[in-house]
Amino acid sequence: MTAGRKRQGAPPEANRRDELLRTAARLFVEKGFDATTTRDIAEAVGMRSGSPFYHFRSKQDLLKAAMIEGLEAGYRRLQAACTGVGDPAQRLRVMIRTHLGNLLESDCHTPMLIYESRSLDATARAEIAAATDRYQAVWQATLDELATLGRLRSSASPLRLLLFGMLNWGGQWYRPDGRLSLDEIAEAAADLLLEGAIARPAGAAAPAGKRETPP
Amino acid sequence: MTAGRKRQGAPPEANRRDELLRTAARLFVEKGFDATTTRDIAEAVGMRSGSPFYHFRSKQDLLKAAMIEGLEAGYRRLQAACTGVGDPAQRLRVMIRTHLGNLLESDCHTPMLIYESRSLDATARAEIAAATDRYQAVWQATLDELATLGRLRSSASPLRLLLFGMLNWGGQWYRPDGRLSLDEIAEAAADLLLEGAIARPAGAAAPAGKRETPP
DNA sequence: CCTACCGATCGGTAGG
DNA sequence: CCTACCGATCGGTAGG
Repeated sequence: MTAGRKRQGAPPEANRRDELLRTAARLFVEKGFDATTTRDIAEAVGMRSGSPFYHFRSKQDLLKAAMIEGLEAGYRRLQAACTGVGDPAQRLRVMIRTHLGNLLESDCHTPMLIYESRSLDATARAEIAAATDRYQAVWQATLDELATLGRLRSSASPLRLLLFGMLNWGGQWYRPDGRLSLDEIAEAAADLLLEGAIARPAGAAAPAGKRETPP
Repeated sequence: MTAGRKRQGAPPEANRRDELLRTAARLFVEKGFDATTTRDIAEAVGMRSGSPFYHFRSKQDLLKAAMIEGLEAGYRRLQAACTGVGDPAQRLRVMIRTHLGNLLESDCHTPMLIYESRSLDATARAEIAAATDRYQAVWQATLDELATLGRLRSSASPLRLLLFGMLNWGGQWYRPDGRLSLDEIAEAAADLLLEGAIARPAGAAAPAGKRETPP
């Protein structure tokens, strides 16, 4: 080798492939899978219209790869953020903030792509489902831990699904230049789960019973 | 008139137009706007491929009309359900259940269509935004009322957005034949908001402080 | 990774 | 609302 510009073991095409993947993910999120043409993707990375098919067999294949690699990157970030956080409540807060980062901060916003799964065939959809199940399992474990410690009313799946709803819906309204920061959203969501949305001023009784008539 | 089959004031084409609208909404939700062809819609109502354009100027126009009429129907259902429910907490419960109905029970699942707004031009998007704002205002009013009565920690917009997230995400996972009924989901979401997700067994202190080290 | 290209499909229209 | 049709675009491929 004369000018040692490529590291050993890094195939020369890996960079372009990664670039395609990241660009495709971004465009799929922005415009949707069907509204994004393979020509859009090629142009965005400076290729000709036929060239993406040198790296990927089909447009569906591009979507599948983008989703899987994005989900795995998010999974690694989640694991890394959890490491060493012993208190499950504090860990849940960290996980919520990390998930919002995966959703809204990373350059490809992978969790928002899950919506496009319907464009894939059953086989590919099953692979996606396996990757998201692994991601969900980390959450369920921490929720279970909190429930065991008596710090959650229940760890049944409705709670986890409602939590993911709260967070993922952010993709519909969050703007980086908006009023709320990701830290603030994360705090609001964690507070809602861990402390409840009610103010319990001093020594209030159960808030359930209906009053006869308000004064 | 020999057989008085059409009521006065109901244009003969209204039924077909409505059928197109409902069918289009259903297909748009199922497959997405871009993946649904105008031929799909025509075939589903037993028309030829060019005929939908007799009722609607363009495919976008069909989407816009489906969204607006669906949102207004949902708005009417919401108002009707609220009427006469004086206690704001009970009213919120009713609203949550009604919204889940709009989302998952009605035959066109309009709230899920909002996701397809990006396929519309700016003018149409503004009309949709106006309709959803009206829908949201009803919620904000009840949340404000609860906050004023000291039964919510805050009625700031994060709470409303988190609430809609919880509910709307149901479109991603709810199945009519699944384990959870809409009543159960509605109850879980309302409990989370109105009572919090934490069990506060007897006289527990603030759950915030971090323990030194767990035993 | 490019050039050149194909078959299929799609939104939409004219004219009745 | 149908028939017949058009122009444009799109995913994908052959061959280098």
